[in-house]
Amino acid sequence: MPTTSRRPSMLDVAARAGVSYQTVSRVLNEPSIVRPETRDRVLEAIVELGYARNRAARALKTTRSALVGVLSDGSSLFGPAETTAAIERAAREAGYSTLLATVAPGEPHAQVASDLVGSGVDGIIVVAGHDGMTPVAEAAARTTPVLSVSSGPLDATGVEVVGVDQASGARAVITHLAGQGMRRIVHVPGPVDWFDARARRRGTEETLIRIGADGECTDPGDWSARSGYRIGTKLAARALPDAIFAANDLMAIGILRALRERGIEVPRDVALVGFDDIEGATYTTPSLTSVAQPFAQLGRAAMHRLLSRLEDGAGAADVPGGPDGVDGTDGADGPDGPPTALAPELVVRESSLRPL
Amino acid sequence: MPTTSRRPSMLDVAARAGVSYQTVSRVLNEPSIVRPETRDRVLEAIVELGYARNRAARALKTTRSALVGVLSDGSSLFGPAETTAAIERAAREAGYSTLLATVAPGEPHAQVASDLVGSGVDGIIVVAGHDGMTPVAEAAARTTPVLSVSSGPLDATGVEVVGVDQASGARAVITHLAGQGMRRIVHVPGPVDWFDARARRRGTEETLIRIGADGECTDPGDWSARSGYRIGTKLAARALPDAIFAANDLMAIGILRALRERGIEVPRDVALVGFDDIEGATYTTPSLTSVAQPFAQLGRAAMHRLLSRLEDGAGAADVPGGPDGVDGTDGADGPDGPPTALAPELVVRESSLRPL
DNA sequence: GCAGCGGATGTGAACGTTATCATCCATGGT
DNA sequence: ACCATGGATGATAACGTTCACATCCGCTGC
Repeated sequence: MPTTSRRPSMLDVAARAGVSYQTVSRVLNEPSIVRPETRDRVLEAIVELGYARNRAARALKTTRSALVGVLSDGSSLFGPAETTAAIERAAREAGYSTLLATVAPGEPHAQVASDLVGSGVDGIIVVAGHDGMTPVAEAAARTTPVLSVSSGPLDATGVEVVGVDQASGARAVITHLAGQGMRRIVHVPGPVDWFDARARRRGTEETLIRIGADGECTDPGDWSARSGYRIGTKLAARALPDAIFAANDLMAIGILRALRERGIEVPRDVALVGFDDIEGATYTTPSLTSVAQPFAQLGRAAMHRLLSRLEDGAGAADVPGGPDGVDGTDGADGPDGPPTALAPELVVRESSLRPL
Repeated sequence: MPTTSRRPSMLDVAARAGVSYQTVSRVLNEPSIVRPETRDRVLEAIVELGYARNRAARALKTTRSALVGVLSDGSSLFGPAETTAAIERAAREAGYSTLLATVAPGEPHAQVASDLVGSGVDGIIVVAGHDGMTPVAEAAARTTPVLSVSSGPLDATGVEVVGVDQASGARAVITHLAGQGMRRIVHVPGPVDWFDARARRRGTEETLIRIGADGECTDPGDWSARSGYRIGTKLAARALPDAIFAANDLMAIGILRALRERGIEVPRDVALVGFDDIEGATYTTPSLTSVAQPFAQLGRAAMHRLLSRLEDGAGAADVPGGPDGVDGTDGADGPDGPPTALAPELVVRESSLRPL
């Protein structure tokens, strides 16, 4: 037994089953049109030989690689990681494999992206939504269907977007705080070049104005707990607001620490809210009010949107929005329709509850 | 101008440069043997046409896909996410692309893995090290080089392992605690079917015995903060030990919360140590002593080991260990040599410092 | 009983690349 | 002046699959 020979091909299977290689192909692609008897014989041969279709040959012939690229920044941020996992799962269920491409902070995005299209992926999902990605996504979109997971204005550039409605999450937070009579609210925004950060800030400011509360923003943080700590230290040195709304949980945790070090108690002296609802948020002291994002659902929705575009055979920059300006029904993965936006959910915990 | 024609092939480039397609191939594969003048002409044509090699055709002809698979559990745990990103980067630098395959908790691992080998990857790196992966990795290893990132006994099965020396991390923790005179130490282990969890537990128990301290283990947690909280609640109801060593930071955070709810102060009443050094650990109150793992380095090292095996052309289960039982010099990515183990680093913070 | 039909299967070509061999030309030694 | 040498390039075949078409069979229906 030639133990380490090459992998079996269709011909090997065909020979064993006593048919032609074409019949094997048919069993795999259109089982219905082959006689059950023959089909079983072929299937049997397939398992006996441990045959698996050669992806390369298939891709070469069909000009479709069954590969989708995920372009993500290398960060291990909770959201992107979760989303990526969901994308991969949805892709696999649809018969696609996921090619990963991370772009490190300093790295030239463009190079990574062009490597990706050069790999012959059928489509690309951009997971990290910040400005640096925009030109890259646009460029890629000229040759390959590109979809962005975020709340960005990428759509203005012909790149379709699936995202969580960040502004609505921010609105829920402010409404919740104001509902307890808090008026002076400080927002700690995320990096200015991130779409989600801008959307959260915008939602916050708009709501503050609408309800006539007294809002303000600090310097932007960089999503890290460290930056939250730094900003929290500054906040502690000034007159305290009623509430602090951090653009993500990690920064909120940093802020919490900084406040406590100065003897400021949450929520006794000031309310605190985060965003993302990371696992640890439930177990900080006090537990952290936050906004849960349906990352898994988001990944699935993004993948399904992309796939439906691939099925349509819509090649490259086939502007997706179309003329019908109806707003998307927030539903999970509607087969069709304009801007998909998922709804986040406010999770109220101790940190934002005014003590009796 | 037929705007959306197909992607240019070597023939198009060749035609434009006035050479044969073979010369184009040579320019790409062995630039040295083609006359500089011709080469420049070809390169020029390449950029003008925006030509990129067809990965499928290349893979078909060479029987090497330039793809490595990363088999990971779908969790967004900090370690795996970080490691995966590092693997991808190292892969890309070496001209490989990374195929992602996550396996959800309940999902049949075997199916996912066989999909992966079926995709024609040149090698596989298994990132989630728990028992469920063992048979899968073994099976995959029969056809494809497989490398495991973990501290598992997978090596006993012909699968090479690159990992962080978990036991040494545990040893550092116990030594640190004992160094402050703490004798009664409770370990909260991770899931029994995870290699890293077992290794941390083993390192803990061995060290406890060696130094003659009074150790004990609780029920195992499942890495989650919730499980830490549950176990912490039980611990708080009993006579308090001198220190608690949780198998990861998230569980430590859950424990911290449970203790505080019962009026138990860390480190005043009991010391607490975690593992992984996640970002939030610095900003809890008290800040959490932990063990930092060089995940990025780990990912790089793993990829480099795998690549060196691929270069050697060592097909499938080519038992890597070899006869020379010398212990690996912990160095980052030694080109050769037995079990690679990286050293973790103890990071002492407030939670484990005995108050004066 | 044979034309015509449709379901099942086989045959040839092509996808874009690389491996192998063949060809061409200029060079240098005798 | 000729053959050997070698560097540069071209031509041919093959990788494993799918698409389009050709073939074969047992039918129905006149």
